[in-house]
Amino acid sequence: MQTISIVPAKATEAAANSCAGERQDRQVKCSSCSLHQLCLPTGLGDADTQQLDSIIVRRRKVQRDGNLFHMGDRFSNLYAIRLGHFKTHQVSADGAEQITGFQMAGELLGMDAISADRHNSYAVALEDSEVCEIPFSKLEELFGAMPTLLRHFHRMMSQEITRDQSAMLLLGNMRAEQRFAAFLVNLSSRYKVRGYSSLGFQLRMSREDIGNYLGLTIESISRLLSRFKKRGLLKVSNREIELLDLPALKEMALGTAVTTAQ
Amino acid sequence: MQTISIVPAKATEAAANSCAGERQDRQVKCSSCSLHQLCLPTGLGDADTQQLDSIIVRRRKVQRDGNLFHMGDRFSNLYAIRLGHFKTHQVSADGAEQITGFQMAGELLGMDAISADRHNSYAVALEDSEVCEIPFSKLEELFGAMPTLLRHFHRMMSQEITRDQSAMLLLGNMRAEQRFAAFLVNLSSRYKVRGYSSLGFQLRMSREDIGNYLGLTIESISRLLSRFKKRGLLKVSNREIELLDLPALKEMALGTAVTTAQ
DNA sequence: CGATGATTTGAAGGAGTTCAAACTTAGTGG
DNA sequence: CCACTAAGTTTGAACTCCTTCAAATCATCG
Repeated sequence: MQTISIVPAKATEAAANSCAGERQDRQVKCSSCSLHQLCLPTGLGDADTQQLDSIIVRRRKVQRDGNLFHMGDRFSNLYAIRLGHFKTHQVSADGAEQITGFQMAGELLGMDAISADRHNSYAVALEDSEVCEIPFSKLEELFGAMPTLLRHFHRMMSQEITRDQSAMLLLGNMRAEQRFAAFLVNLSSRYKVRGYSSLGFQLRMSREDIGNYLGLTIESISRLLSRFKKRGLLKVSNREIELLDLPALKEMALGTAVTTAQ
Repeated sequence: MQTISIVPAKATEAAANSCAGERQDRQVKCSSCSLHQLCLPTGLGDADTQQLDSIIVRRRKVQRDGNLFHMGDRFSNLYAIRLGHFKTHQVSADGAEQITGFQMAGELLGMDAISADRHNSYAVALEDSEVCEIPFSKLEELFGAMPTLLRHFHRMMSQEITRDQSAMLLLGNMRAEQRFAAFLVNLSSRYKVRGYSSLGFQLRMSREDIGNYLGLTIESISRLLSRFKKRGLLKVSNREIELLDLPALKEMALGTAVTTAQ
């Protein structure tokens, strides 16, 4: 049932982009990257960072709606997001789709592929994006000599586990309002860490994607947005969102909010 | 809101057990353990296995309902289950509990603690159980010289990620029947891998635990059991379960089953 | 502008929950 | 050995939150 494609869907485009990518390669280094303190090189010294840099020979561009990898693809690289946003999703035997996460700059894609040597999910760009391709076997070679790198890699994998478990809590235990509030608060704090506004940002994903991720329908998401708007919790126009009462949303997400009917 | 307890709840008991554990230490080695091919030492040669063995100085017993670790506990050890079953669960700010998994022999507990240096979940024994305590810092020291060990450790972390993502698919997309079928099939295959019957086994967890894990109520689980029984899919008596039609359950879990009303 | 896809809103329906009570099991002590 | 209790499980009935279905509205782009 699962599509096995060794060659990326947009092979020609990818090839074209890889050229462009390699051109800018020399100047795009981990050491000069603004995500240094979020991404894989976190905590590394200059020498180590350079070594890591030396194995990342390709920066790939992925167009909006383009697939970075497919479920079933042979695993050989991890990808660090340099720019843009991605979603990862699984497809079950009967074709049902479940979005397992939305990823942004500095986050690592593909860690779920290590166990079976094949990707276990699809990664799709939500906008035109760029990733650093990290050949995993090369990375493994570095681990022996760079304990700091290894340690941070473990942290990132562990973080992925806790993220997924939080999503389980959300899907298993929360009501629709709480889920949506938690979703917004989560985005907010991730933008904050990256130096962007925690109150105003753009939703890179469709209502459908949000609904799928939260285990709700698109209509429910739309209704939730309207309801939150009416309560003065936020403003939305299209995909542009402004959180007017972040504290209230946080309380709601924690489930400690006093239920305000309306 | 989360309880930070440095000292385990049952400190005295744990101490008493550690003595008992250390007594049997010398004879309980990874090399002679039946879980060798499932657990951390998978793929290691004799010399490497011995080295790994040398850092595992404690085997801990955990009584039924006893906590192996608490959410908020300082992280220092991973635990490999030697014997018995565990559940891990999270507790949200408002006290809602979500079981994030049921673990059995050969599986690793505590990997979600690496990222924040504190455990992010509770691990509770579902029956009297035994674990091998793996000091993580010692394990890290081994990684440099034992690439095979490191590789398998990565596989185990990655496996945890895929497991959690499958749970997300289950919680986000499946109807109650499908969830429950998937749960049973999952248990069945895990027992099979361990050399036990894939058709008859004991549910180590309460109906309440099952419900919590699957995002359903205890009443729903009870009704599902009755319904499956009536359809001839299984037999239950108490916690003893026998799968009478595993193929049908598998189809149901995949969502490809022809819906049989009744 | 017109068409296509995405979003919003309304109304009806249903899957699973909640509440309540009966029943079963296992553990305790007389 | 049985009465008694407490905890766990099953079953029934009413309800509710969210879904489903349907239609209107809005946004985008050739």
